[in-house]
Amino acid sequence: MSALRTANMLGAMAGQVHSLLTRRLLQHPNQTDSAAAALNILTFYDGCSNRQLSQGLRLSHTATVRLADKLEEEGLVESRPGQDRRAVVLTLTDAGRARAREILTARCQVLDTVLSPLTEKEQETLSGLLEKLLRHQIKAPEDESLCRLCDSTACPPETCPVHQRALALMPRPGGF
Amino acid sequence: MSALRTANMLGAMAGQVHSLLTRRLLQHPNQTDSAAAALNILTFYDGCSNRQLSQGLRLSHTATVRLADKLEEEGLVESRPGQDRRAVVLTLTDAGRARAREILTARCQVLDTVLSPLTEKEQETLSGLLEKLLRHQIKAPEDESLCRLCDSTACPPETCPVHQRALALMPRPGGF
DNA sequence: TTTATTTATGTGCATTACGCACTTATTATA
DNA sequence: TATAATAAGTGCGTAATGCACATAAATAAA
Repeated sequence: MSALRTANMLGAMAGQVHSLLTRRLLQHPNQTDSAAAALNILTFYDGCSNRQLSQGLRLSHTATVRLADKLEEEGLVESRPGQDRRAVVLTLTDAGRARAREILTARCQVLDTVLSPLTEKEQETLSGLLEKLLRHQIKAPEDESLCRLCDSTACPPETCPVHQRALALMPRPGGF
Repeated sequence: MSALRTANMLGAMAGQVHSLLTRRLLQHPNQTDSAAAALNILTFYDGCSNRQLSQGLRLSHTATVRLADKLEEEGLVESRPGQDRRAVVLTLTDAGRARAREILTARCQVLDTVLSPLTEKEQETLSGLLEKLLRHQIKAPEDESLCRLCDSTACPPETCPVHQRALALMPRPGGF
């Protein structure tokens, strides 16, 4: 079997999944990938600064500032000055937390539907292959931002191949 | 094993692959997904109209017009009036064909690198799973546009699960 | 043949996400 | 205290996109 054929199918599948997820997100206005990721990151990294958020999002500082502004206008995020008065402390409002939950649920639902043609056995096989592929995508701790849209309830850090590999690459604990 | 965990990993992998591919494309300026897809579509659907292209791209008519203009400015596409003088006939220039080839090669290279951690056996297994998943994504002939960035040399239509399924859904042959 | 309808293109206008270069405020360091 | 580094935020420009509309050509109907 041609490896290039498999490669092409992987690309096609990735594109299709990405497209399905984006379309689902956009059912609500202003729900971009970045906005969803920002809410999700704040879920488990509450009180972080603008710059930290920008690193997690893999987005420029500028774009992150604008994004945070917009999320604040929508009442999903609150921005307060921290003890370091240069930095800003970003926290989720209750509405923000609820919105994050909705987004994750919708995302999981879409992905689950995509997987549904596979038998349970096949899903397990795929799971193993994905673990291996994901693990090899992590070359540095900050690559963990690849999980920025994942539901850490459904895929807990203790077993997440990405998180575990990122941990292994960290000289000392802490940091995103 | 939790199905939701597999779902999350699928989403993460899709995002990562999409991100790698986009970043690779953007090494040249103005090389967006849509532009790449347009060149690729014209490779095997040469002389098509603006509207046909827009359907293949899953892009609005407006955006397609602007995109075609830009590709023409870059000397990659030529736009001539056809026998139906409402419609436009879009053809690739030699430079356009060469550019399309470059893009496909780069894409395949990225995807192949992603797959490289897997053994040959594992790649075959993944191939089978992808075939099944892709087949189930096709509910109507026009869904074949999911392949708009695929290299039909590496994944020939005769064995492409997407194309075959799309064919099976077509009442009669012809059309994209 | 003339008129109405459909189909295709193209334009004006607006929106959205984004990044670069820069300024300002605060903290850390020499 | 003077200088560096760090964080936030602003002005400006760019690029992709869509909506509403105008125009031209082909087709169907009267």
